[in-house]
Amino acid sequence: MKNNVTIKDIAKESGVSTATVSRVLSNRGYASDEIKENVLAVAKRLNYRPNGIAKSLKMHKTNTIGVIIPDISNPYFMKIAKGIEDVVQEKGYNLLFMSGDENPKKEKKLLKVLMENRVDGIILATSGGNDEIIKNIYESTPVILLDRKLKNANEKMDLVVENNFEGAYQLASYLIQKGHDKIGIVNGSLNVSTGEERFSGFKKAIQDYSLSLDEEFIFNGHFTVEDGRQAVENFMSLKNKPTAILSFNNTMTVGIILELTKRGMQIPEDVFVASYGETELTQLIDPLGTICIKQSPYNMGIRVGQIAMDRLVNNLNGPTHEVFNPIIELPEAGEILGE
Amino acid sequence: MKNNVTIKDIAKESGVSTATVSRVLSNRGYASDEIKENVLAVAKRLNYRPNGIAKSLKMHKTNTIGVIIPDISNPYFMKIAKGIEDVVQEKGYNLLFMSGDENPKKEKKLLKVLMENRVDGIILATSGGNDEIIKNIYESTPVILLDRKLKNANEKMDLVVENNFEGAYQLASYLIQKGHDKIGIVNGSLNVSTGEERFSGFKKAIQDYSLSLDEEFIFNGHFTVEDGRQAVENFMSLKNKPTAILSFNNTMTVGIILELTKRGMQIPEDVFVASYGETELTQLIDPLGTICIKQSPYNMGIRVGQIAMDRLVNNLNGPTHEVFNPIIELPEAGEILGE
DNA sequence: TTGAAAGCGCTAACAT
DNA sequence: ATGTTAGCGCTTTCAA
Repeated sequence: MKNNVTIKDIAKESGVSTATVSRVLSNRGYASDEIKENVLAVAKRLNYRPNGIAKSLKMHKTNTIGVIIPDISNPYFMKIAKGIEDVVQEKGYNLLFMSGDENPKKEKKLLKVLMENRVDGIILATSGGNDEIIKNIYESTPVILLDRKLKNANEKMDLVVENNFEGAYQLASYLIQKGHDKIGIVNGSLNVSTGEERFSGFKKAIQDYSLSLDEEFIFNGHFTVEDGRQAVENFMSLKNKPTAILSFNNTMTVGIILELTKRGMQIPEDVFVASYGETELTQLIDPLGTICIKQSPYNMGIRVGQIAMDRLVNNLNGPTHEVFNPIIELPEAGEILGE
Repeated sequence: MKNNVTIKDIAKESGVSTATVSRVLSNRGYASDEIKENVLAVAKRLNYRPNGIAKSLKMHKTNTIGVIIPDISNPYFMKIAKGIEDVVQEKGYNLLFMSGDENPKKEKKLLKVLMENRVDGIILATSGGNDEIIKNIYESTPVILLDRKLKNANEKMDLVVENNFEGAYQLASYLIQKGHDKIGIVNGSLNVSTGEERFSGFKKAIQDYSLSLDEEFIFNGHFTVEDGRQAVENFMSLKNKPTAILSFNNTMTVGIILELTKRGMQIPEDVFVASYGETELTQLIDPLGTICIKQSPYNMGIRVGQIAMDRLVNNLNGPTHEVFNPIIELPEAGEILGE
């Protein structure tokens, strides 16, 4: 079944050595025009397909970049992925994609697989808990941290993240200034930097406005739609219900909005919704009913891809630390941003 | 920088041959317990990482499956991807993911890359136009067609698709029975089987109901959000506006709903919306205002993964042709389904 | 300008 | 139970 024409076959067929064939096919080194032409013709006739595996082994280079994303079905991450692919592909690199599933154990396994496959670099949006392994990998392979930092930052590692603290702070400030003092918080994983920093931004805001943290109004999820639903269920079962819900990622926001709607609740009459991260749903709701942080995943992906190319093809040294500022669009512009 | 400990190093360090090391590490063949233990210890101490490239070259097997998806940021396809990964990963296979971008030329390049990387199999949701190349590849490598058929079906190829014709027929019938005779159609790419079959299902329906096809009400897009927006723009500029819009994929539906809303139009008061494929938006709109075909991408992915494993590890021969029946949920159940 | 040959890291006959 | 060795398909040094 397998079609295994090798340069050896071409060499035999065209009466030259494998060295010459290799030179012709990879277009480097000398070869007379006559031989060139002939070798190319034979290769085509034999339907030759270069063996990238053999090449990789010889060259110690796979032209592959491993990408680990915590949730492969979250459009946010896939837009990042698209950005990465768009720049990297142009330079002849392929992406070996994997889903960490917000699961440190799985991520650990995936990192191992990537290393065994000798990827030239790794782009990682970590699910947490693998800091030591990652630092170890970094000793031998370029690693670009994406969206999420390590617990104890390794300053030498490349990093492309958002200013989560600031974004969350602004969202919270807006709600507070609008008079909300009972805000239901829907946290993502707190052991992941984005989750932790957003929560911190919120806490700083209530502190600055001299409000207190009410445990009843804190729901800890891990970035899933289902978490959003449960948070609503939770908040709505309280005698003392929040007047606003602040969600710390897009997928949880989807769950929140769908669950509120399912229960026949009006946004914002019954409850105001604020979200770190957009969803199509927020675009549909009356702009006075929600507020959200707009992210730029595609541009982040582009930047990550560029950094990868800096390390892998341009031999630039780095590290590059890129922080994207979240954009908050307010119903009444200008009123809040002064901070 | 690179850490290149090989079995040769381990062999030297532990005073045995590379063959023995290989036997111990891959856990096949004989080796005394004492040697086993020692080799393992040395491997760990030296921080040995197996070289999958060398192994692949030797074994003619990469344990990698290439996956080409037309739109990596469409949740529909990524849910399929998740399904595939979930079954395949368990058997030790990795996915080399690529985005065809609804672009036959790009797809052609990607197929070449996959072949050069000697993937063990290919899962392909084609963007069209590469039938000959695909059939050629199929001579040497298992190919599973996903979601989209080739123009001239190769009956021997594995296939996992939906019954697009039937789904579209039902959607159209519903609209017609509800009294709509001015239906704006938003087509996806007609050179892709899903796009073509859905349009055919619609045409059959209007034929069965003795309606005629009005060119004004046909918008031909290619499965993007922007197409949905433009279709609305288009239809709403007509003196004679459609009373219903029928969209033939989820992303275009998003564009349609967002654009209608942006224009302040009410669904369904001003226009009824029907969609092949769900979006979060349709879940939010009053169930009487929209109707849609529910798909089961995750399950399709699971099935595709299973078929891949049948070919790659279970040595089963196939072909398997799996057709998923779309589920249509009607506001008033039972009224229409009789066909 | 071309060819011979070594070697990338691994596995698997085959021999011992 | 263990070792020797050839070879997977390619690139590249070195010699001719």
